[in-house]
Amino acid sequence: MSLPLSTPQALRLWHHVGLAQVRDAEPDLSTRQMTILLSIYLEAPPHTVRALAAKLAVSKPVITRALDAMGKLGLVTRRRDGADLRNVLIQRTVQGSLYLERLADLVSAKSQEL
Amino acid sequence: MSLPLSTPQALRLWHHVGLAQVRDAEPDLSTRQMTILLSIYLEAPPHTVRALAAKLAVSKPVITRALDAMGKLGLVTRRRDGADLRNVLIQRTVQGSLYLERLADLVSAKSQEL
DNA sequence: AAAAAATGAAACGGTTCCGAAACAAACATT
DNA sequence: AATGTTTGTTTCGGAACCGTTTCATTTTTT
Repeated sequence: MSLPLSTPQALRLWHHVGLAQVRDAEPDLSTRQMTILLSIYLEAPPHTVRALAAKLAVSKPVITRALDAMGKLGLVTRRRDGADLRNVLIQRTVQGSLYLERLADLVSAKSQEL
Repeated sequence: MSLPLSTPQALRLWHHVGLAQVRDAEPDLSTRQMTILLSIYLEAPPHTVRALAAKLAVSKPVITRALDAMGKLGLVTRRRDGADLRNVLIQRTVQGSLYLERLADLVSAKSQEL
């Protein structure tokens, strides 16, 4: 993808994807939750609460609660770190991969229609 | 924009934009609110509550409350329709235009870095 | 071994959002 | 004019989220 998107193209892309998400009534993740989920899936492990909080510039409880919510949806899992029992390692799930893959397909498809 | 985005490219784009939004601690619009805002700015007027509710496949109160919230932020305005006083016409504002322009710039900029 | 620091989670109060139902006002129909 | 429809808003109880503070556990430091 070498070409930059024009202003109306970028907005139209956002609009199309948003429309699809709203209409499908999926488990609508907040911007924060979605960003956390993407961090977990796009960047190399290990992922800890503290590191995520620092990267997003939010408090730790924000991460904890987002993980609670997404864990309930099966999008992530938590496991204690054997090396340092204070740490919690956040792990990916099959369901989470599928969720993001569907999002990516949506973006890809709509980007071609512009 | 002729090239389609690959799956990881699409996700990285979403991630970058989400990160910027979360970190800037802007008035964080929900997916619904953002989609409504984009509908108002991208499609031809007039915009009514009923039409927006139908387009997004949500109930009318959802639209009303989103307009309340975004009106408080100065992103949209409401005016009664002179021809049919039952209707409420949703109108754009300078502030709303600037808000979306900034979003579009964000998307455009990040799309070039991929 | 004792004190300090770090990590993640829980508690608390306040705000916002939701879906469904009830509502007021304006128009249409008869 | 009276009834029924349409439009947008408000209300209600319940759920989710937020920021801050406090807590329990584990590790590090002294």
